[in-house]
Amino acid sequence: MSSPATSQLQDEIRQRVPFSSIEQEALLGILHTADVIRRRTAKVLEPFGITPQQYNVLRILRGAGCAGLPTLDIAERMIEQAPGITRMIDRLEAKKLVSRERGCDDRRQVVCRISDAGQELLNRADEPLRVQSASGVGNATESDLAALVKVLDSIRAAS
Amino acid sequence: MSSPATSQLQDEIRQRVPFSSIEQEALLGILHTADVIRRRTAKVLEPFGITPQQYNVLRILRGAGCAGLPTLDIAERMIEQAPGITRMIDRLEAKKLVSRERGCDDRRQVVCRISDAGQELLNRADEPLRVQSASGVGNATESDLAALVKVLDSIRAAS
DNA sequence: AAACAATAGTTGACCAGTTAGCTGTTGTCA
DNA sequence: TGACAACAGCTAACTGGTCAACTATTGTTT
Repeated sequence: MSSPATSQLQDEIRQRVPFSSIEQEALLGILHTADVIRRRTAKVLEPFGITPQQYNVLRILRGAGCAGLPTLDIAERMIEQAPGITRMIDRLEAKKLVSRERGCDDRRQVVCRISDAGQELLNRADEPLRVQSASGVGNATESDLAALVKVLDSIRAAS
Repeated sequence: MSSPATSQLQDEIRQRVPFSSIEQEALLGILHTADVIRRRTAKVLEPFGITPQQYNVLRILRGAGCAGLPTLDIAERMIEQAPGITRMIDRLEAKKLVSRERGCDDRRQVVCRISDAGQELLNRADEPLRVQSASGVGNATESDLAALVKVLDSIRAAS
């Protein structure tokens, strides 16, 4: 227990509106909400033994089909940098969910492909994720969400 | 080299992975936008030699004043777990921006305080951050942002 | 052909989030 | 008083994002 003086001060801080503007409130709200969404998604995927980022990679590779996709093409489709992709695919390969092989036409490339096990895992995970995202928007209406998406686009397009 | 404009990235994702619902589009939009905001904030803080999370800790400690704050109380005010806080304060202490001492009334606690150097750094960083967040919401109006905040609250409150 | 730049990917090092498990301290209760 | 649960904080180990530097291959230029 802290001294009474500091606990009162702490309560003031806890209750004090930490936003100096509606802009800051909106931006911090986005960060906070993104954390909540990430945690929920991780929880849904946990029984499958993969993380949200690993799920994203698998989904991208499923979209690429049996032709596979070079490593950096995967990074392009995510918000991520190349080094992170390399190591994420290291882990997916260790779990036998993807395979890699040096490209034959351009020997600099490393073509990644989803494995049968990866396909199957993905198919099992799709439905729980869809259900979760459907219930995860609270009581927001469709037009609420459409407006949300529009404002988010505007924020991403800003300087 | 393709331009890294965020709206293009969104377009790309939209093409490869069609959204199965407006709900998923909204949730993914929040995640993408949060990443963009995080990156922008990191860039503003980079000249000051601290990360956004470290800035958050310093701001919390500034709010606590000279009384300081126990380690876990800081974690409570962030979205974070205790171990992360411990190491973050390790780094802030190494930079001489905060100080720590074992509590004298409850010897389990470790009270953290912002240093003068930390105060000064914070004061210098406040204005650039405020400017950035003001310009970082694009052309969204105040009522747009108010609606955004409301929908975000609803999403966080959802299951 | 030799030199050069560009490209694809990897590695190392750092910061950060998460979980599990640990030490030391405090309060409680038999 | 001694046993014990609860608490504050820490370490270890894993996943992950970021930057810088590196190797190997390819294309270009002279």
